[in-house]
Amino acid sequence: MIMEIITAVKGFKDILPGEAGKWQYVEEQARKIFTAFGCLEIRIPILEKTDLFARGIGEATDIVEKEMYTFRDRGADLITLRPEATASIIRAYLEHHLYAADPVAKLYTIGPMFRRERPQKGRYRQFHQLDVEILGYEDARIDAEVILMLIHFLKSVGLKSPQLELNSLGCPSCRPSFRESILQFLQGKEGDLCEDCQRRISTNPLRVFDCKMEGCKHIIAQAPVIQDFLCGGCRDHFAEVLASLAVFDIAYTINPRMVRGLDYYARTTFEITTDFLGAQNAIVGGGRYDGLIRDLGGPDIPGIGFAIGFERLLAMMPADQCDDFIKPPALFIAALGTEAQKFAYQLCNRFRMQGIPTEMDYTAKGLKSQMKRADRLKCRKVLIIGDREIEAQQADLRDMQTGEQVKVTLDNPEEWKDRI
RNA sequence: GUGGGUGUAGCUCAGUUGGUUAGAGUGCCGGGUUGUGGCCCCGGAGGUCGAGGGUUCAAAUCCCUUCACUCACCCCA
Repeated sequence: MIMEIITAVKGFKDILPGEAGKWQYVEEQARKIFTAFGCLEIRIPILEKTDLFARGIGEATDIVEKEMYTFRDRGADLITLRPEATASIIRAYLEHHLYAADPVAKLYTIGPMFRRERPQKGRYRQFHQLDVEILGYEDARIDAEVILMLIHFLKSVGLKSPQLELNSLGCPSCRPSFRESILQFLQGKEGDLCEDCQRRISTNPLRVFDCKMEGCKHIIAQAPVIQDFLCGGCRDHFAEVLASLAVFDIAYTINPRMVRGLDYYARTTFEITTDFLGAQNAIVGGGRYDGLIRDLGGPDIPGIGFAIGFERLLAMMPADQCDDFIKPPALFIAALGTEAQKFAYQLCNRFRMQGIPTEMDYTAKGLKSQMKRADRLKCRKVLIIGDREIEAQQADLRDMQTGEQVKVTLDNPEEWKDRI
């Protein structure tokens, strides 16, 4: 009987050793930079109660409506594989009363998210995000600071020209009047809108701005823009964000038609896109969510954050940034014969315990094939031991780049281990 | 959820109007070098041609069904 190999679930990808080094590099870079900006790591569960996302992200969003992995936990609560990190971070912040000791919390997390969409380039059902959330500051300088950190990070991993788009979505005191005027504007034009947008009029009219259908884009081009409806507070706030960005010469374009797919955003929102990546061109999305913590049952504390699409970021990193993440072993021990193998086995593991990455071959093959393996592993040096060498307590240490060989003593490896 | 494209060796791909034993490059194993990698030369292993059905004397090739992958719509990071 032929056994069929079990494959991974659709949209779920393996990160193979060849690419894992790249992941580690980007993660390290992120930790370094986020830490310098005062962020602390938080690790949160992958499963949450479904209500958290329904309340946090918004019932009418696509994510909640049709993309979540939701199931019943053995007949108990409805639980969901997290589709994003913000709601979970705020849940943890509230659950552990982090705001009691200090309302300000600057947090980051790195991990997998899950959305059941049709996979394509730059879009997987399990994907990873680098997520930063700054809670407790309303100051517009924080908005700019977050963006500064983000762009600094993106450039540090080799991203050539991140394009920053900005908008302000207003707040609960000014958005209703904007919403009203949009509804008025769309009145009578329903017939010219696509099916989805007709539905959006009743669910979330702002999302019509996001539509990519030519007909809808044409109509929306003449629609009123949020900027004209911002209240004094929001207008000042946005102006100060721009002024603070100017301090660091951060280039941006204001996109008054940019709205976001999650309901909780207010005031500053931003997106970073690139044209390298096909249709899925957004690598970062973020913004301010001043009402969210309260909506989730907490005190009225403001917040701002962003999420970077890890896979998309990696896909855009220049090739020369992606090489050489695999560190080859420093030493290969080629051992011929029983005695030499015995000796090699000991020495190999002794070196490893001293932190020297060392490899050997256990199949008793000829020297030629062991050399070949050493070469394939890209080892810098090879120690060649046979019965002759055991007898003489001296072996050849070969430099694989220059081909030079020197005699080293076997009874005292400490003498030459620094030369590996 | 809706469209398009592609499935042949581990990988990248050829394969003519249907025709005999399905190929190349690369990788892997071995040899040329009795104990020295890379370059070169020689040899070897490796394929139910995605799966199922149909047409035919004959199917990788034509038809149908199905599955997988992929790109795009949509949505978003």
